[in-house]
Amino acid sequence: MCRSCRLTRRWRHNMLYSKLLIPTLKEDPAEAEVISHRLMLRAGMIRKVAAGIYTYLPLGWRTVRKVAEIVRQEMDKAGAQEVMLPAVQPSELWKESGRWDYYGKELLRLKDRHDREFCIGPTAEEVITDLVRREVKSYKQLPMNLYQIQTKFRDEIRPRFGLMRGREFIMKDAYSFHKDKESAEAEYWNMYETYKRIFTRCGLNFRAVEADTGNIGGSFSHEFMVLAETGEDFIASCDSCDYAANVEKAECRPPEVVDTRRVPRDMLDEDDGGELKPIEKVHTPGKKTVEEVAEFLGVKTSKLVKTLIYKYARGVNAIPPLRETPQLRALFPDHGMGVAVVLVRGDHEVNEIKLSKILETSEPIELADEETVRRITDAPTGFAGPVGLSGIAYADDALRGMKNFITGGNEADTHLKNVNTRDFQASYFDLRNIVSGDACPKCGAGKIEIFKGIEVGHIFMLGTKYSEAMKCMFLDDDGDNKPMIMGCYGIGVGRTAAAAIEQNNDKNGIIWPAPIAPYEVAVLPLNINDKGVMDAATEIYESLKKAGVETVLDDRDLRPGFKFKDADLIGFPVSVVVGEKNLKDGLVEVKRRSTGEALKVRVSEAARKAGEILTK
RNA sequence: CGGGGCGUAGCGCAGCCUGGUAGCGCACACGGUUCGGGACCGUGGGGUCGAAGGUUCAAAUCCUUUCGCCCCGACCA
Repeated sequence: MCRSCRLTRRWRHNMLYSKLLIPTLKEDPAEAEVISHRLMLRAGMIRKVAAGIYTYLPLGWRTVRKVAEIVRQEMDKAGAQEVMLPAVQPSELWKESGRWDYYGKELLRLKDRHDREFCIGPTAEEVITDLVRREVKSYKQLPMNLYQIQTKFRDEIRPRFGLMRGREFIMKDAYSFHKDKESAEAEYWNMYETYKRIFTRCGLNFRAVEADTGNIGGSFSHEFMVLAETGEDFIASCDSCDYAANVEKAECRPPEVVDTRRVPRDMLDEDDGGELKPIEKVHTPGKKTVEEVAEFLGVKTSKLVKTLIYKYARGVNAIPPLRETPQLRALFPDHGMGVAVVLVRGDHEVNEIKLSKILETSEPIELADEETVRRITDAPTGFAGPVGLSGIAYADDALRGMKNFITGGNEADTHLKNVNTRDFQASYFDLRNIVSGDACPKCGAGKIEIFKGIEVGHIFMLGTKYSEAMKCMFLDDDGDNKPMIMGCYGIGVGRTAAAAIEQNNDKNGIIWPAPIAPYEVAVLPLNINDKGVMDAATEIYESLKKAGVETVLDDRDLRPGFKFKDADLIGFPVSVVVGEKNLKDGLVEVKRRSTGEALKVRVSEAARKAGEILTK
């Protein structure tokens, strides 16, 4: 409870609105697009210094500190120890882990006066691993979980959305070290539960979802997603079991391949009748997209199969995707590039993360340019199809359940009807994004729903990736020297504050969950020149302060409307309105920001009532 | 990096096409009237027109270069 934490007492001195730096804006700043960014600027919480780099003003910083304090308390309670690692880190450590070369431009590099290379830490696996390998030698010292709350820097290609995606940002990062897998897994789930407590305490509506491990490496991971319309991530969630995963990661359940002879005719697609029909060429002048073709032929997009040509840097162990025809050799003489023909149902999307894993490439894959498509298919883009192409295509599992579908004809203005899997060579994989309505990959019975979310936390089981690369070893009880097993656990502190706003706002401004509101209560004397009003307001303000409630007294000589607008914009969970009219009857209003509901209570009751609303 | 757009007072914008006194609203200061949902009247202060170069008698305006920022995409613990 923040009302009782030590910080509160220190913050008590200056809570007169007229003395606080809260530069609210009446108009929307031109630079801000998303709600949290706009409201944080308007409420005077943050100001931009450069692209993706912000100053936190008093209100913004108080909220950040509150989130950080909740994180700190829960991490400590979970047995982790707080440390502070350097923001500027030497290149040697990054070279040791291999990430100096791998991390790319996102790593902000700099040189000191002696021309030595450094980076500004985007994360701290290297530094922490270096610390632990020096100081921890024995299994008796393990497990150990160390964390810090620090400013990080990632030179994002395109910073945007204010604190949601800055380049400089505040992150809590924790790293755990273990003697064996069991211990590491136990800590992983310990953190999983800790994160649930943290985001619950922040008053957020969130889901923990299975996630891709990204380039940090490791074996399994969960993301903590705040549910919000403006989220950049898509979450697949089962409506009957507890399965939830990032769409990037969610596996699709392969279709049941039905034996059409045993299925009643009316269960089958109207025009396939269970029979595999012969291929038929159709003229489709200028119809390139799935939607155009489907409309032109009067069928659903799910009757089509999209043929996508991808270019990628081939991994050393990868199987050649296409037979090495002379044509291909001519196209890619360096052998470093591969081309993959990918087939998915017309209404599905290729999941490029799944695809790159299958292709065993770490470089980004991309759709081939028009020229390459033309050379592979002998046709302009929009008319590619698998039939007649040399080599083996990568086909999505969903195709195995399809019959008599439509594909491109590898010829301008031509498509093929009644294509079947017998008509081309393909290997089948799960390589599409899961969609709403799909069967749940876990329980099979439920249906998948898709939600949007904001990633505020991510936990990883790292394994020995860093400990092996950096020789972070310990002596086990069997006398063997072994690499430690690691886990790492991040929380975007600023992003959590922004996500809270995305989830809790209305047309008037922010509606803070009380635990992370910059202040808990605003006392609004509507006319500071009326002695009765001011005395009552001061009395309420003093008793709230005495009770440890973080309260602002709006002592500005402004019209009531102004004070109401500011209070709503800033989002104080509770305001106490002291006006002449009600005061004649000895009453003031206690208003809850979230619902707008206002209770008239006696002056002497106001502080208690406000506190009561806060704890509810 | 590809595509689109914007830099004019603290904020939001007009002026630019068609070159000639730099303007509006909000904010700020002062005076007055107001005072329960961003009041009104009056007065006032504040601008290297992002920067550099060029064209011109004359450039916010036309040309070139450059920097910054925003949006879409690619990318992302």
